[in-house]
Amino acid sequence: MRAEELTALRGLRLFAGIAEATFNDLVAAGYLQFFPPGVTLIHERDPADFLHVVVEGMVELYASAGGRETSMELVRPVGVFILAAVLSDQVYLQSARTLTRARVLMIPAERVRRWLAQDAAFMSAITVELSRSYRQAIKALKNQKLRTGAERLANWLLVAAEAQGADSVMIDIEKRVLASYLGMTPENLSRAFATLGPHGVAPHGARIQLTDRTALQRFAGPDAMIDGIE
Amino acid sequence: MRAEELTALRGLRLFAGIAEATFNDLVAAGYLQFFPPGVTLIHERDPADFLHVVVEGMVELYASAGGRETSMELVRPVGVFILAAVLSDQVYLQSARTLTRARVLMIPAERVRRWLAQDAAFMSAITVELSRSYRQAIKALKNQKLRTGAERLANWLLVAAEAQGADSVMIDIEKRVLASYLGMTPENLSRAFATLGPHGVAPHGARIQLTDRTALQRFAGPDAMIDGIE
DNA sequence: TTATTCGCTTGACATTTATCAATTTTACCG
DNA sequence: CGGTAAAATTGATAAATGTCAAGCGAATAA
Repeated sequence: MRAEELTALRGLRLFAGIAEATFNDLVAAGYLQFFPPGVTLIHERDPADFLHVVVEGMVELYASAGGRETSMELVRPVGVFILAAVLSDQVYLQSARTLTRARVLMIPAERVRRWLAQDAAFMSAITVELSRSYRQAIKALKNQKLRTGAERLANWLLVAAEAQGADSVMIDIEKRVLASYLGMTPENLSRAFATLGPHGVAPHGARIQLTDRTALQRFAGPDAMIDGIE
Repeated sequence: MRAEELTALRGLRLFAGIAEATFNDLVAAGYLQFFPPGVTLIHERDPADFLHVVVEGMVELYASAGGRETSMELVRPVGVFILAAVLSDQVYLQSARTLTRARVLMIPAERVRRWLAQDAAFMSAITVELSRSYRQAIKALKNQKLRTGAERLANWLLVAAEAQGADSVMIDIEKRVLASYLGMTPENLSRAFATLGPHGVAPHGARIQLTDRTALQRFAGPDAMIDGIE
């Protein structure tokens, strides 16, 4: 692993303040692998064998039931996923697949649980990370139950514009993935963009121009208790 | 506090295996209070001052945004709520109100965080509880994104029937609360019951007769990765 | 280059869900 | 007990969302 990647890994909230020895052993025990796009890394219902860390590329968490499927979370570097299943030695509630070519560090679950018991700072960091994940999930549930599709899109655009610091938003995932993440069909995503037209949203392919941020905010009704990132 | 209540409290996952001294101090520092029905215990957006434990009665967690409101979770004895906000010293993402006359133990957040750093077993128990909460939230999100209203009701009935161990389900909350919890309007809950009629569901007020469990399961498509309780 | 594939969009239509209004039922209070 | 208020149901209608089919356009391979 390259030095700057190690630094990035070290910067993970999950590893904040833990002993150097703990960190080194966890990373050494891990398997760092490249995967092509479209590879399923974990399957819902399987026992949690590894803690996964996305070092490069993008990974989609998704879930299925009754023949339907929905995108649950998009994980970018450096991000951890399925921490809860690893900690409690349970099965995965979600599946994961690469959206792009991606590099993923897989740390044996058993090793994580062992260090957990030995390094109080690691345990503490995990609590913080778990707490953050829980609150993200609650926000996602509120987003889904309290807003219409067009509203979810509008707020997603506002957050993305903030992150990209520009008057336009570049969508770096397929729109059908975005649609699934936002809890709608691709067809309805197209129509949601049309709905946002009068509120200062002009799509040009993957680049979305936001011509009137104020109008969009008025329509979206952004709420830190839903859209805020912790 | 009565002896059997102390025993019940001690049986909480959250207090499993922690030192007697820790437990005693936490309970001693807590305020045990009765509340009439309909009292708001905590407000979304307020800083997390207390960890709440429902000792008796029922408490509803709910959330609001853009003038809409939805029920997020129904907490029965002995249950903890808003653990994540307390741990990370953040604001509440959800509000809470009593549905019935209820007895609630409120432990100062600062005290919880202090013991957390001193009692490894307590930290460990909290991780388990947080992990459980996270997985419940993920399940709720899947439930909402992958199922129709009638399907959510059908699965809720199956879980309730299992818990009550009978061929009928007694609904011990107002139906409008149930509707909100299931992510629909009261009107649509009534219609969902009508939809389930041909699948062996016969409502008589608050008591719902399940005349054909097999047919209901066929319609509901129950899934341990959504409906399972951990 | 041309052909082909795949993602995206659009239109028509069906289903699901919400809203508004009216009525019935239930619970509660004097 | 009646009377009142709140909850639950039902009907009519509108809005939101999903499904199916067709067509467009950009990316890719022959």
